[in-house]
Amino acid sequence: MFTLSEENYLKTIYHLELDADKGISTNAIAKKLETKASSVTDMIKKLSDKEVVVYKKYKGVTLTELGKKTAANIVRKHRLWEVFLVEKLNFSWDEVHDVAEQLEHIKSPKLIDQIDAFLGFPTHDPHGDPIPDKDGNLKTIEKSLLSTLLKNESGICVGVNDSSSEFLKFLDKKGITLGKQLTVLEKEDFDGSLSILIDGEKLSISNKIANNLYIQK
Amino acid sequence: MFTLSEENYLKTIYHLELDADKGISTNAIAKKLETKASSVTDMIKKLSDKEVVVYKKYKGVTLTELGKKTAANIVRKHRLWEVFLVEKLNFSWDEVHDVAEQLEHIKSPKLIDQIDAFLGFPTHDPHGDPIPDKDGNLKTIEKSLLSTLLKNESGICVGVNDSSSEFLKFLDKKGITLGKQLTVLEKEDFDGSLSILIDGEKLSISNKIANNLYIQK
DNA sequence: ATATATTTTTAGACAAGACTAAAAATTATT
DNA sequence: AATAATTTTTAGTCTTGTCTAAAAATATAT
Ligand SMILES: [Mn+2]
Ligand SMILES: [Mn+2]
Ligand SMILES: [Mn+2]
Ligand SMILES: [Mn+2]
Repeated sequence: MFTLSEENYLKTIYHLELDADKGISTNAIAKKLETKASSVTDMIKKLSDKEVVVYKKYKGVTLTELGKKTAANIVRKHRLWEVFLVEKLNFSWDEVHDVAEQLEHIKSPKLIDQIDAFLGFPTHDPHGDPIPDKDGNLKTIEKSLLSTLLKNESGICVGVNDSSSEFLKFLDKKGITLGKQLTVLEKEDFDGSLSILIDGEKLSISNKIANNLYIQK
Repeated sequence: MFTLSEENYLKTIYHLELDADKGISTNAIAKKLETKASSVTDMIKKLSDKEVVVYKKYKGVTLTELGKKTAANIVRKHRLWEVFLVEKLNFSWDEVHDVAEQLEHIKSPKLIDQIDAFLGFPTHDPHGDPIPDKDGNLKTIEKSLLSTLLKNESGICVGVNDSSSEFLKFLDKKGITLGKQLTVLEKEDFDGSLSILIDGEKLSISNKIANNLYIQK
C-alpha cells in the first residue's frame, strides 16, 4: 500500500516517462510537484526500497513494472472520476481536475470497478486523455496538434495539451469542444495564427491556441 | 481547513456528544479512535486553538458551534456517500462504511451538493441514520429498540444500533431490511428472546438482535 | 584540461501525529 | 480524611514528509 505522497510521486514520474524515455531527473520531478530536489531524493529512496522505481544516484529514476502498474491505476481512477463528475454531476471540464486529484487516492477496488461500469466503460476522460485499463495499459490514438495542420486540411478535435481551467474556459467561449469538426481555411506564416471553419463559422486562432489543441485527421 | 486527523477527532466527539451531554472525556475519545489518551490530549489542544472545541484540563471537551457544524458536515458527507454507493453503485449496506470513511474527507462543496441532488435529497442513509442538512441540523425520528416492544405490538424497522458488517449480513440472511413491518408474537422473560412475524413468516430473535434493531411504532 | 556552472545528494532541522513512561490530578474506597 | 485506583497530562521519542544550507558529482565553457 502506498501513502498519498508516494502515489503523487509515482503518478508524476509516470507522466514524465511518457514523453522522455531516459531516466527522470530529480529536478524534473521537483518542478512538477512544486517541491525541492532534496525532498525528491528522499522520497525516491523510499520508492526504491518499495521496488516501484529503479534508482541510480545522480542518474535519475525509472518506474519498475510494479511502479508503472501502480501509477497507471491512479491515473485510471483520476480519469474515471473526471468522467463521472462531468457525465453524472454536471461539472464542466474545467472544474474536475482538482476534485479528481483528491478522489484518485480513494482505496476501494470495488468502487472504481462500479464507477467504470456505471459510466459504461468510457475510454477517454473529458479532456480527451485515454483511461488506462485495469492492467494499466493505455491505447493512444494518433493525434496531431492543430498547429501542424496545413491549409485546407480538416479533422476532429480530440484533446487538449494544456488543461488549465483558463484554457478550457476559453475554448468553451469560442465553442470549441471535443468531437467538433474543423477545417483550416488560412494559415499565417509570420505568427502561426490560423483561420478555421467550425460549426459553419469562421474563427481566428492564435498560434498559442493551435499549439494546445489536438486534432485527429 | 482541517486535516484528515482533525476531522476524525471532530466527528468522534460529535457522535459521543449525541448521547452524553457532559464534557467528553479523553479516554472516551481514545477508545473510539483506537488511539492513546496522550495522543488525544495533544490533538485536543490543537482543536482548542482552532476554536472548534472548548477544553478545560481534566474536564473533557465540548464542541463549539463551529465545531458542531464542521463535524455535522463530515457526517453529512459520510451518509450521502453511503446512499450513493448503495443506490447507484450496487453496494450492499454492509460494504459502504469503510469507503465512506475515506470519501467523507473529500473537499469540494459543489461535489457534495451535486451528489445530494443526484440522489434526490435523501433524508436517511442505508442504515436508517439521518443525514444532516447543509447547516448541520439533523432531525431525529423517534424510534425504539425492538427489545422494548411488548407482546402483540408491531412497528416498522427503521434503523440499526450495531452497524457492523457481521450484524448487517446476519439481518440480510434473515430477510430483515429497513422498511419492513414486524409484529411481536411472543416474548420470553428469562432470556429476552422474541418470536416475531415478518413477511408472514415466524422468526426467532435473540435478545442481542432485539437490542440492536430500531423500530418505529 | 581546467575552471565554472548546474544538478544532485547529504546533513541537520522542523511540524504533524502518534507512542511510552512517568508525573499530576481526580475519583473511589475504606 | 487518608489511601488507593483511575484518569489525564506532561516529557521525551519516533516516523513521515518537508525544508535550508552545504558538500559532492556531473555537465558546460573556456
Ligand atoms: Mn485531471
Ligand atoms: Mn483529464
Ligand atoms: Mn458509516
Ligand atoms: Mn451509515
